[in-house]
Amino acid sequence: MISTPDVADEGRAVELAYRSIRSQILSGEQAGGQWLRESELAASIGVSRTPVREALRQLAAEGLVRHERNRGVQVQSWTFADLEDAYTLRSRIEPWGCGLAAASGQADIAELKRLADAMDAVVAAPHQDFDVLTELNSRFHGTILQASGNERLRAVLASLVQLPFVWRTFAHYSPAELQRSLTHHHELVDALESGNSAWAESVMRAHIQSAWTSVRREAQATPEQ
Amino acid sequence: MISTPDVADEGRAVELAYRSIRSQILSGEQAGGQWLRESELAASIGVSRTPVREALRQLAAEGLVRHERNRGVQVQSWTFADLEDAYTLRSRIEPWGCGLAAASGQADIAELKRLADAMDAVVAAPHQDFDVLTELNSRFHGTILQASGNERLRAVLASLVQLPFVWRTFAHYSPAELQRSLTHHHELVDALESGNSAWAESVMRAHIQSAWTSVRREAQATPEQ
DNA sequence: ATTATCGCTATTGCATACAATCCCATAGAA
DNA sequence: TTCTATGGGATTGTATGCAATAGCGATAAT
Repeated sequence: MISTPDVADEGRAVELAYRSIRSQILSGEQAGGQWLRESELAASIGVSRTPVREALRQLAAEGLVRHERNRGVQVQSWTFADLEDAYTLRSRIEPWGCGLAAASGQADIAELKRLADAMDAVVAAPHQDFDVLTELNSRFHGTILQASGNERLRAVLASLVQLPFVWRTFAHYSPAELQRSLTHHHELVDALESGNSAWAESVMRAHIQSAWTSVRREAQATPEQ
Repeated sequence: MISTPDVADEGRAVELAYRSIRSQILSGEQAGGQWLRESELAASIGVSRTPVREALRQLAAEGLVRHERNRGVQVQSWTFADLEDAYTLRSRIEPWGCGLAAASGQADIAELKRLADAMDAVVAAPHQDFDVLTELNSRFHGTILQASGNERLRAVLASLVQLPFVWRTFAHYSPAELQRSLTHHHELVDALESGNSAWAESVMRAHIQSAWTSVRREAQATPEQ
């Protein structure tokens, strides 16, 4: 997973621990339900337990792990219902936010084009790296929402999109589904550039519904996890 | 503020610190922009700095405080735009969630009635306690969303409603506005009990729009904070 | 064989000590 | 006066040590 250069190296040890653990969870290296021992993590990351504990508490607040008093933390395991909740909520607000972004005219079109092209390149590569693809996709959506002018909306959606990450969404897409997703991205850029909010909203709605249809099929096949 | 008996006394020191600091922020005791020193907090709460740090990291993840490397944390200060963002987003999804709750028939009608009556009592009391009123209101909305069946939605809205808390919303309501808000609550209970989702959704939309109109007037009068 | 009790071990929770960093004030030079 | 360098104090960041607790296995009694 590409390291998000949010705040550079804000806090050496804590940030290191946070990124490391989060990455392990999102990459599926640590499966849902797995218990995370502070000592193990501390040793493997190369810091003491203190920063690890702080990182874990942050991850707990973000919903990636569960905290149990005097027992430790375990990786949150997601059910089909959780996934459905997230997609339902997303489809309620992300198209709207996309429409706002189009109306605002504040969208960073160049950046969006760059990200869409980069995703094309990843998919076209002989060895498709789904972690990179997922990260690029997340940035693409984040960039759009940033232009909506509603920071709160952007933050909420950022937390919603990280859930499907755990399911390694893209890895289950068929080639046709992957292609359709990429095409949607380019159409989104065009819609945003045109400033037609109804268009932008519609495309985003289609994009999410299409994604949910693909994810749902796979998630139902893999009952609980 | 009424202590939320979520997980009982999950973690003596950390939980104590978390509740204490959070309460101080929501009650306005610590104004926005104020720097929070770990040592001070630790001393006043009666624990060491370690649990205080963990509590602060959790509060940072929840957006109540800002963390700055090697400088400490300061209470997040909210602008009018933040408030507007939150209300806009709320009005997008809470009415929908309320409709879902009505359709589900899972709403705890008795509890909602109890909460609505309790709010009536608080307002009728000679010395209106807005902290208690705010807490009851939060529980009322939370109880409705719980019945929506979308846990994610409930969590998102819970974080959205805590922002206006900082602005001590109810304290600025006129008697008429306060009365209207209470009336809405009872109508919401009736709508939910009837199972008429369109009704429930409409009332909730009116409830939020009405609240925003009141809050906006006051927030605009108090420019930034 | 089953169950209950007790103690051991692994692990978390908390406190304290020390290191690293930033700031601010102060002094000196241009 | 103003700008810069430097040093001291305050504050955060990290590590470590000890206390508390829960889980688990062994042992014994029924």
